[in-house]
Amino acid sequence: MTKLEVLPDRERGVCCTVDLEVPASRAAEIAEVLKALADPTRVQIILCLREAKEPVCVCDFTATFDLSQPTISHHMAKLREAGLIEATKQGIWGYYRLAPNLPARVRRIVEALA
Amino acid sequence: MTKLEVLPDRERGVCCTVDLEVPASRAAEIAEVLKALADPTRVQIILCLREAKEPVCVCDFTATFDLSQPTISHHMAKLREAGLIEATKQGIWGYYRLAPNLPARVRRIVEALA
DNA sequence: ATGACCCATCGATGGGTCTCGATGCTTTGT
DNA sequence: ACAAAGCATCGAGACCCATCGATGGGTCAT
Repeated sequence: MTKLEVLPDRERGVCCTVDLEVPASRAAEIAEVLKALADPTRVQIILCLREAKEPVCVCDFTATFDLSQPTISHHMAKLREAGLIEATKQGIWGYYRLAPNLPARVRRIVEALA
Repeated sequence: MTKLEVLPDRERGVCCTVDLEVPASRAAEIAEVLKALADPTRVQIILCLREAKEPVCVCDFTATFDLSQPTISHHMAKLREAGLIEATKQGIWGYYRLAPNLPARVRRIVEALA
């Protein structure tokens, strides 16, 4: 006896109708943003930049968190590579600000954290 | 010459005033939720459950995604341990739904993904 | 030019994550 | 009682991540 003959209503995938709300490609994009944000230090950084009216110097983050300078630089790079923040340089200082033209979907995620 | 005498305005942490918007403990909580969501498959699952009016059977997710049954179970456990979804059993089937009483902050994050 | 500072990058390390096959438990129908 | 189905858990393998010390490039004051 095959499975279908004996248990027609117990075959895999017929319990409910699963409607995927977003295609896999977009889900991957969303997941990339979430991965960039899924760290306690980066959450604090992004929320700080969200409130800041002026770009914030990296040295202040290095002084604020109990982490080494390379680690802070690593977190900044993660957020930068995800397109969430932008860097500028003035003399020896590096400044970061929230990316001004974030896609609406990404901005909604950032706003939801506050 | 000490650093302060020569370069009073270049000491670490005096470029800007960094105001941390959330304490470390809350940032860690937010990061935990984001980690649970920071996977393409789990993004699709959570958005599917967000739209579903009825709990969705695990077997349908197993049939929908190109992943093994243990992997789907692993993703469900991740979302469950983060408090994002709840499980019920009816006979041999397992059903999941979005947790009904999500904290407002967590719910805002989920809504922001759609 | 030299020294001091800021910051990014590199290399290494310990811990976490995704995925799978194998296994075991529970429930159901015979 | 037995076989089959759904699902969780376990163990393993490959991969990714957070963190650090060390290093190097760039900028400024002397």
